[in-house]
Amino acid sequence: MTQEYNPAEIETAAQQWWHEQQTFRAVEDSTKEKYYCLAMFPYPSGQLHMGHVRNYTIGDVISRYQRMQGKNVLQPMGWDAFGLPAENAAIKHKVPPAKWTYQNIDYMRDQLKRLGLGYDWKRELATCTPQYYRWEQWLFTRLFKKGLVYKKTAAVNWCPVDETVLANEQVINGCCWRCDTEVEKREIPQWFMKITDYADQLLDDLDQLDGWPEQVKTMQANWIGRSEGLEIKFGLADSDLTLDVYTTRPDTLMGVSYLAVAAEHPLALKAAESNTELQSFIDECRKMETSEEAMETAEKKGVATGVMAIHPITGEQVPVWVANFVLMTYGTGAVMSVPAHDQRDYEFAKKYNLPINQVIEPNDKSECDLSKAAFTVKGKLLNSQQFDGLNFDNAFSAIADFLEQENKGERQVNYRLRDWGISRQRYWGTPIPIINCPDCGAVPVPEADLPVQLPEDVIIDGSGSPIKSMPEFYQCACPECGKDSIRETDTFDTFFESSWYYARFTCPDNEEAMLDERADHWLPVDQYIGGIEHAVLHLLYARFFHKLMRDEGLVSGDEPFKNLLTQGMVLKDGVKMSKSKGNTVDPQALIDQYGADTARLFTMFAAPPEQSLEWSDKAVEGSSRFLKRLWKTVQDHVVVGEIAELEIDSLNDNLKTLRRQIHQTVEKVSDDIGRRHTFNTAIAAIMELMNAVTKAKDDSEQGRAVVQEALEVAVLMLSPITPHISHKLWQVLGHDEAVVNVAWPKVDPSALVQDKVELMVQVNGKLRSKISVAADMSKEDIEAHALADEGVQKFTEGKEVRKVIVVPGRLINIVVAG
RNA sequence: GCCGGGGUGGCGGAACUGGUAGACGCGCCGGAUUCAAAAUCCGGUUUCUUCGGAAGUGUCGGUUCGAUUCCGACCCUCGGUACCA
Repeated sequence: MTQEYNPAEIETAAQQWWHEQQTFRAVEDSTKEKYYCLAMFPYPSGQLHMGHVRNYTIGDVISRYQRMQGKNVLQPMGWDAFGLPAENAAIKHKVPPAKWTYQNIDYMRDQLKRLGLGYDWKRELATCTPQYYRWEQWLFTRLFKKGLVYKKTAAVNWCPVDETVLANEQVINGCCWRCDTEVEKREIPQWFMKITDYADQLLDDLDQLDGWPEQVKTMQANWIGRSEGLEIKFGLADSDLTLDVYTTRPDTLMGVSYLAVAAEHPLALKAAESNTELQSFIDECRKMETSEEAMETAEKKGVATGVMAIHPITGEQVPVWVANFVLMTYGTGAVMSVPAHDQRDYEFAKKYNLPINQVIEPNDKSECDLSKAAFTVKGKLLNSQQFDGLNFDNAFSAIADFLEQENKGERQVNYRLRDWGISRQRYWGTPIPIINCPDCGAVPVPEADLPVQLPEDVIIDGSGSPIKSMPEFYQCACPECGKDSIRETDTFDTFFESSWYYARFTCPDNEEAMLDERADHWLPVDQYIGGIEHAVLHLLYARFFHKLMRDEGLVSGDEPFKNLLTQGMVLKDGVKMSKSKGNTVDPQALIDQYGADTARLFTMFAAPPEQSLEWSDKAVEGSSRFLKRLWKTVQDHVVVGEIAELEIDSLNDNLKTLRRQIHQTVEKVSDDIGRRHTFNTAIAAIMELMNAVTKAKDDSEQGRAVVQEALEVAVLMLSPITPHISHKLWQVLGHDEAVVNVAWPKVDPSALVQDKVELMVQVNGKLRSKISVAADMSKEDIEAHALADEGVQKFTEGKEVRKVIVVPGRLINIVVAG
């Protein structure tokens, strides 16, 4: 009687063993190649969801695979613990955010352990602890002194009823999510980091990231949005002032029919003082949401200011409008409009009856119809006086030179990227370490006084951050002059914490410094794994932070993440799993019913990691069934008795074929897991091998020896994916060494040799026959064989053979006429 | 709106460098086992078919001996859009 597969029992035993042996404790060791594998740490929302299971299983599979390659693996885990949901939960359940967060962490840590993930738990960190956030406060004060931090006003969503700042996700159709009041824009002073100072580095260093998906690099490059253009000064009629606009199309300058400025532009505000229509339009613009999406999809509207600008070349007057689609945050907050050659300007001009002046014609002299749409292709200039006939590049230079000479403009590089606004008017975050002194202004908190600790025992009622009404928090003395001062009560954007945690994992216990020499030992992260939704913001901020830390001498490389894997979402019935849709699957129930190995196997098998994963209860059962079959196959195999030594030269053809399949599988699975990260096809290949073992049915001594080899290979290659069952079955197969410490199997090239190959034969691209030929047969002989084939001749009979294409090892295509 | 993905049997997916479309799994159908069922095992399973074949990878067009793969246009869908993380 062999033992039944009992996941709960073997999983507990394996996890206990790893724990006792401290298997996943990572210690710096210069004799081994290091491998730092990191999956994006979770927000402790309460319970693990399937997205976490997928993310962390991918990381664990890669970590365990690299360990079997002989690497010294670091795989840590921690908590992105500050954030908005804790405040919402606090209001709902009347529990302080800190308490709620720490409870969630405790629960979720147990869930992660139950999944059998090989983390070095000694390195665990939570970003909401002063031990962690003190160092970003410290770095911030250093950057402040370096001039990389500044304060300016910026717009936030303001709910006038709740009297609170709303996050973009808390604004539903322009209204407050709680009280449904129309949201207003409010300008308040906030802290910014000069990420634009690093824009060129962030763009150029993308070229170093060979291990990143092209799509992510493209998204980052587009987000940074470097452009070369001209800043042009338009004079204003009856005034000494100028209006500066930025354009990437100076070649269309002679076609300008109006200028447009943002509603917040000083010129607009000035003009509105004596123009009630304009004032009410600006008021209307204030009601718009702050998100780019809302701005861009809103109906394009504008109002003339009555101010006239003077064209820098012709001296003609053009009207200045205020338009709701001009962004104050990009360029100069003002644009020149050329309706003939910009689609948005075109639609605006049609709507308000503004002139459409063609100044570009197509290079190929084709018709240019401006009655339906703008002509936006770069072409040849016309109606442009001395610039007529120039192409884009020459016109750019000529117009730039002319304006620079006249002191009416200059060449300028511009970025879509804006400086990073890091102030949040929220409680549950890292306090910004600044003291506002009435005499000295903003003064950074001295190093000796850090951390500025966030009081944790508070009540949240939805009416703003509690520390804003806690004098014991904000009352303080100026560190420079001692005068009574007010501490900053805003907190950092939570992207701040997640921008450097990967580095802190290398030395989380250092109480004297942000980072130490261990950072350079482990960094960069060899494999970073996380959701595609972080392609731009988180990954850009983390890259920025790495460069800031490098320039502070804390790390030495340019980039934090050598290889990046972006995983897709977990869906059910084609839509994202979410509480609001009520279609979540609790991973805990899955583990309880089938065990961690089945949960891991299913998530790795159902789809490749970059794609979205469709949940299926039935497919989970299939994964469970495979593990039961594997268990039974191994048990039935060993129960027969001793396994003989494998004698490769004595194998019959069937066993040679099985052995070839074993080593083909090793070759494929190694590539699938190690290079391609397509765990689904790796698992499929192992399933095929197991099917072949079942079909082999050879009880001879050598037959059982080959099956032993097949089962050992299958168990070893499954061990990163299903570590518990592999741990046990490796013992059952007769080994003392734990599978987690065994090397990855090697391909025996001699087993792969094949003397015959099957080739497909096509006639005019359609499959008509298959032929089996010697592997080393010449092209001419293959061709002759194919043409002589009966099934082929049916289709070539009486027809002229025009061409024969032979693709070695694959197919023959015979092209016939008629 | 803009930027970046995705679309292949009844379902999840495979086809890696332009070369057998549908591996592997699920489901379904048939059989074995069982008093019966569940579980398990074996076989079949893209569609149409005059059984010769023909059609087929979101739609339309192109390049090629050959296209899921490359090019152009479009449709649908998902992620991001700077205060969700």
